[in-house]
Amino acid sequence: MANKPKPSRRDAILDAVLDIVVERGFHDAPISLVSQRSGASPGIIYHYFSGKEEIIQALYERIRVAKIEAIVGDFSPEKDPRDIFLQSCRNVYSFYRKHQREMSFYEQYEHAGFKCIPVAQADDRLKAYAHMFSSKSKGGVLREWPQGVFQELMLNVVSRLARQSRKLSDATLMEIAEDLWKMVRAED
Amino acid sequence: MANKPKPSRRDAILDAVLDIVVERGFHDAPISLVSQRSGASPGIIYHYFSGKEEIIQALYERIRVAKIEAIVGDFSPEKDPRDIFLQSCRNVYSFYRKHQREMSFYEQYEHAGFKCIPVAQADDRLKAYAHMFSSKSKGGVLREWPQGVFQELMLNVVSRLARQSRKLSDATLMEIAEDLWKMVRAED
Amino acid sequence: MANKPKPSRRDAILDAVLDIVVERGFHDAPISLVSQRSGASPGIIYHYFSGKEEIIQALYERIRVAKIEAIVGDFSPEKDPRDIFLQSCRNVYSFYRKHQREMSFYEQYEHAGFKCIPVAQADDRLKAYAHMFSSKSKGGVLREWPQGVFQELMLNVVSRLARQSRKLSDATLMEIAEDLWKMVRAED
Amino acid sequence: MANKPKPSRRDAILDAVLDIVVERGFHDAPISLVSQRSGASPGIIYHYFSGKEEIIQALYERIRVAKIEAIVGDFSPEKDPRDIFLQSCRNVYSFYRKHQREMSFYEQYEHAGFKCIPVAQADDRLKAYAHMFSSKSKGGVLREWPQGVFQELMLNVVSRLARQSRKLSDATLMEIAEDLWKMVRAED
DNA sequence: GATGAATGAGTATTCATTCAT
DNA sequence: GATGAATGAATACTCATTCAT
Repeated sequence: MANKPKPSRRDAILDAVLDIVVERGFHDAPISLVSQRSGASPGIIYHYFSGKEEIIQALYERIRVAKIEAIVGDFSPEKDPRDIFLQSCRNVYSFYRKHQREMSFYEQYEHAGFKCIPVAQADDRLKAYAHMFSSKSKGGVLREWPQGVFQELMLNVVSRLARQSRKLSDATLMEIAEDLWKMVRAED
Repeated sequence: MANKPKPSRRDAILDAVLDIVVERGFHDAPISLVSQRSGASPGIIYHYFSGKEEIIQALYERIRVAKIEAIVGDFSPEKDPRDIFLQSCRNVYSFYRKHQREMSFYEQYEHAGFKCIPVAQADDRLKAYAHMFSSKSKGGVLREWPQGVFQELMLNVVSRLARQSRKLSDATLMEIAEDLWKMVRAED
Repeated sequence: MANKPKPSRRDAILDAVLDIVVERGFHDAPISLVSQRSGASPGIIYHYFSGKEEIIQALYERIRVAKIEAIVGDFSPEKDPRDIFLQSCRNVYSFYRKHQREMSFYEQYEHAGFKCIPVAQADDRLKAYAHMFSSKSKGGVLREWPQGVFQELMLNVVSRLARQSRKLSDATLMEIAEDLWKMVRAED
Repeated sequence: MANKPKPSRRDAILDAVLDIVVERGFHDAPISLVSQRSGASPGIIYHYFSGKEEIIQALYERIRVAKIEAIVGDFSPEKDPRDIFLQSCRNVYSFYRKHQREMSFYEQYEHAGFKCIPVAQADDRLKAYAHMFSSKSKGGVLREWPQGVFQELMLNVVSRLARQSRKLSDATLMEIAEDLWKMVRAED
């Protein structure tokens, strides 16, 4: 069932890239250094990947998938939207805290003008999730604001709070989450 | 009265860097291209700046100063905090909309692992502003949350909304701003 | 037994540098020319050496070792000092004659304000040699003059004679060497 | 009679070059640095000199003239050759000691493969001096060795002794000079 | 005479990528 | 699969020299 024969080699390369980009930025992340840090020769790196850009892409994908899984992994359309949102906040906050290097890479990638070849397999659960958290007129449970507004007022706020050095207690996080919820949900 | 005798050359260089970094990212922003686009020879670029890093720094500073001015430019400690906040939201939103390239650079810079040598002249108005928008126990007007939380719940939310391609109407913006205000202000 | 697996590449680079520096001086010895003349690409040059300075150093060392070997290679503390000296004169003269390019480089290096990182492994035979040719009060066979004086009056004179375009006959050389010997040896 | 209108400017430039070359070598002696150190603008440097090479040449000449003057300044064909030689040794030794920077430049120049455009005005006294210190068969007072040999055995030895950090007492210097004299003079 | 901004060809060095082994 | 020497175009940066002021 697993289609990754040797997870070590390929992943070691991606891990090295992750470390280097986080430490030094996309500029100043030479393949030679990736080779050194990963213990893989330049030749073998080009056996696994077609070029530098593909390595970056692959790492981005690896993180993106993990991130989505963390958010919508326990999503079920039957649950109460409020409970789902509060749990998502916890999930996001916790995921960012545990994967700070990954998220640093992720955000750098999204800001660095990369040609974001959208590998795009739209996950079904993700669609259902997005549908629930859309405005009432579009079938969701939220008030009449443009979709983009919700992203910023909901999980993006949480993910940015997670980037700060100070860790928030779960109590404070839930307080904030509840207030955000009151702000975005549709009045009945 | 102006202390910059020849704004053209130096600024032309910074303008070119801005365009290039926004278009292509820090990686892939060669000096040779800066030279072409700005019409300045490589030699003269190094006459004005000691190296690539200093150019980046200088541009970052130029933007940072303009941004702060846009936010706190009309700040006065006598005004009502709520009015100031609402106006700040307008200011920030409008500034980001008008300077999307600058802000794209700015955010890329802050994510790209640059050593952000903080040129640090803490502006007095900025201090007064920050003091007003701190928690009640610290002399401000906000509820008892860590300082960092306010940043994310107030102006950062607005600046991120401004980055989206869809432009919000002033009415929607003010609606959001009012709700944010209710959320963060100290209950009496 | 040999510890240099591929002498060709690295040595070809050093050979090219030698030629160029002798022809044109340290100033005006660009790497691009070294690349052309040696047939090594710029990239591979920096694979073998960390920079231009290291190339210069390496060449200096290569010559220094050969030079010392030529002088003290047949030294033995049991022989008569006078015979050793005369033979050294022959050795030095002959070595300089055969390696004029190397010696031209060597002297240029020592005059050009290089930071002469002394790779310093003091050869044992060299020490014994220096000890024999020191003043009697220091255990040697020479008269009471400062050590530096002997260097100039003995082998350095010979090496400088070797640099002249006119070649001296062995007879003349020995005549000079004998006179120098009379001059520096301790009277009994 | 003096043909140097403003000695300061031109000489300041030469002085700066001297310092820089001695400190850093011919390689690494940029005109921009000469400009800074001398207080002369790049433009004016090129008013006084046609190019970098001419500056180097001019400095070389300045030193060469001073050096010759120091050696043969008190030369008179009537004096006893031995006395002249001994005095020359003193002159050379003292001149080198007092002008170490100049001599460092001078020797670097002669080793650096410069195209030594020989400005060549053969000084008359110099000719007379050279004639006296040639082999008997050529009209001089020295033994039958090639001319070049005398250079190395006489003043060059002294100038090299002068370069050493340890200063020789006049007594030791004269001891050496007397021995050198015995070695090179023609037996009667 | 004097300045110093400006040039642009040239320099050292890097780095994604290839390929013989 | 695996290596790492090799490539060479591209990069950041320099510097002798010029010229408008």
